[in-house]
Amino acid sequence: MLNVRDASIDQIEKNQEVANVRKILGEGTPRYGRVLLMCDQDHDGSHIKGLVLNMLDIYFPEMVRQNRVEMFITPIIKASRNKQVFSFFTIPEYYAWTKTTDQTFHVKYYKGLGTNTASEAKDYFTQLDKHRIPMTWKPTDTAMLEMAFRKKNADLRKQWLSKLQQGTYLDFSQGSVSISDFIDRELILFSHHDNLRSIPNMIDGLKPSQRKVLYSCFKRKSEEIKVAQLSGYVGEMTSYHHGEASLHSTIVNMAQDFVGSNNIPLLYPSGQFGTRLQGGKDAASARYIFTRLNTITRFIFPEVDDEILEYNVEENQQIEPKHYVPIIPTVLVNGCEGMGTGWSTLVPTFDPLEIIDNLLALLDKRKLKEMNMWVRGFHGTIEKDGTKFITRGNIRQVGKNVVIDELPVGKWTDDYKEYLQLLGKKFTEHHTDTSVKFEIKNEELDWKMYKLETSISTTNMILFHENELKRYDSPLDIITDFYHVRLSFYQKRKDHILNQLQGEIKLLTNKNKFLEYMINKDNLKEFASKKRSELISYLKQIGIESMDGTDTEKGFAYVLNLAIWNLTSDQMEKVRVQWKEKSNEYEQLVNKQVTDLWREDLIKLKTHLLKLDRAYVQ
DNA sequence: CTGAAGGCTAC
DNA sequence: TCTCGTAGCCTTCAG
Repeated sequence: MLNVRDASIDQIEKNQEVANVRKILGEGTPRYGRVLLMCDQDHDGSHIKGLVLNMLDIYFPEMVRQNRVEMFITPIIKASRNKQVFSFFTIPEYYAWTKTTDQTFHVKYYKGLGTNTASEAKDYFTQLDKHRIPMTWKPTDTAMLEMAFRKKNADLRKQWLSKLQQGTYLDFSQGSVSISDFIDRELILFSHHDNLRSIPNMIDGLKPSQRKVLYSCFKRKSEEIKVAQLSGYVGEMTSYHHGEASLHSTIVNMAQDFVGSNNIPLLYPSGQFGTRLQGGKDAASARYIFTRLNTITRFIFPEVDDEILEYNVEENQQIEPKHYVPIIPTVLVNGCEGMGTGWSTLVPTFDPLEIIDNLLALLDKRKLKEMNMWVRGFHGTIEKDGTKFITRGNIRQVGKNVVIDELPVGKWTDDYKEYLQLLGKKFTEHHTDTSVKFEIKNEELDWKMYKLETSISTTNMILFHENELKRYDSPLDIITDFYHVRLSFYQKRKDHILNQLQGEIKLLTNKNKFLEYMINKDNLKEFASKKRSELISYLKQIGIESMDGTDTEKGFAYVLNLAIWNLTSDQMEKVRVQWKEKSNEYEQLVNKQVTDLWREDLIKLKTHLLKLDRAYVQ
């Protein structure tokens, strides 16, 4: 649905959807008493509802003002048990209800209108009053609609969103809702969600859909997989509720490696993932192309950290983490772009080696070095100019001709060719899918005319940090915020591993104690004379500890389940060796600074990066 | 000064 | 199956 509030007359006239609705309702004197808006009962549905309301407010204001626009609500959840069915129109109401019953129900989510069967739909229409919610108008609502839908009001929308309270939802129980409540309690949830999905987290630089893809790839490990298949897997593993096509392009985007896309693609592009000829729009369909994790990805997102991340839960299933904690701020490596509501974001790309050096500087308490924008494989120049980076292509005179063999960052070969044709130039082309070369015949070098400059502003670097949107003025501010989070996460990792080692050492100590005790002929005889029911107190008596602190067989299983062949000298030696190894490991780690743990990871990553060819060769 | 376009996850 | 329309924000650039 077009937002008609600020759209050009031309765009409105061309828009078939608006044209049809206006025609159906009958311009001037509407020929229907009411308009009912029946949308999917989800955030995107609320957005569409808002856009239609917005259009009615412009073209049929009397319908809006006479409260003749209504919502047709449908259940979002049905809980059933035998013949009993409870329908819920909002999720909070469903949760409240679950607390009032201890019986188990079969629960079904109605993700779109299409989930409803024909007979369910008929049922809604035969009980219209249960599903009709008139939207009531008052004079101040005009300002609300303008706040929500006028292009120039992004700053008002920022303020509006900042006041969103947790747990907000639109209550239908009064039988009608005011337009202002619709905006403040329903549309706002879409807008908030729009930001959540469009603007990345500062720590891992990922949007939720990208994080779901990465999580699924970590989970799968192994071989290449068809992109279309991977997206099915992502849907299953992370309960991704949106369209497949959207997820396909997210995956393709994460694997693209042409100049001006990712500096470090997290996924490997096997097949045609798009080129700089068309800025990636030339990617093949998801069913023809394959991908897998790139080797470098686990250097940046170490597997040992997986266990200590905080994970999201949906429908009782553990899904992807709230955010990853990579060892470098990946948002600076690959940059990001996104548009939400009230907010958008743009972070340029930087050199991972410079990022690593700056993190090492922080670890050594040295001063940070300013970072220039950096694009892997780019042959032009990049220069900082106040709050922006200027990127320039390459142009030079060769005899009577002008040769262009690099375009500025973000300009694509095919587009530039069109521009040269528009100028009426005679030229020959010598590109590959990774390099650019135009040769313009009988020309004088004219820098301005060839438009080989783009500028990338750094005034809109917005990222989520600790559940709030935050504006960053410099990549160094991002590095600094990141540093504190990652440092305390190394402490968390250290504590976690020490804790695990302690458990393993305790187990080996007790195993060893038990074996040494049993190797004595009399002790073994005494043990064999016991009844099963006496074993646990006997074990405690000879100083063997329970592993889970309880006096159950489970707590002592680690000795009770020892097979007889463990009572041999070589097996006992094995336990001693293991104990020694684990104890050494513990000693080493306990004496290590967390800063050194981080340094080691950074050096490993740096070594791996230096092994790769930096000048764009696959 | 205004309007259009590009980028990206969603419909 | 593929193409094309829409939102949303910010910046740049053309007219």
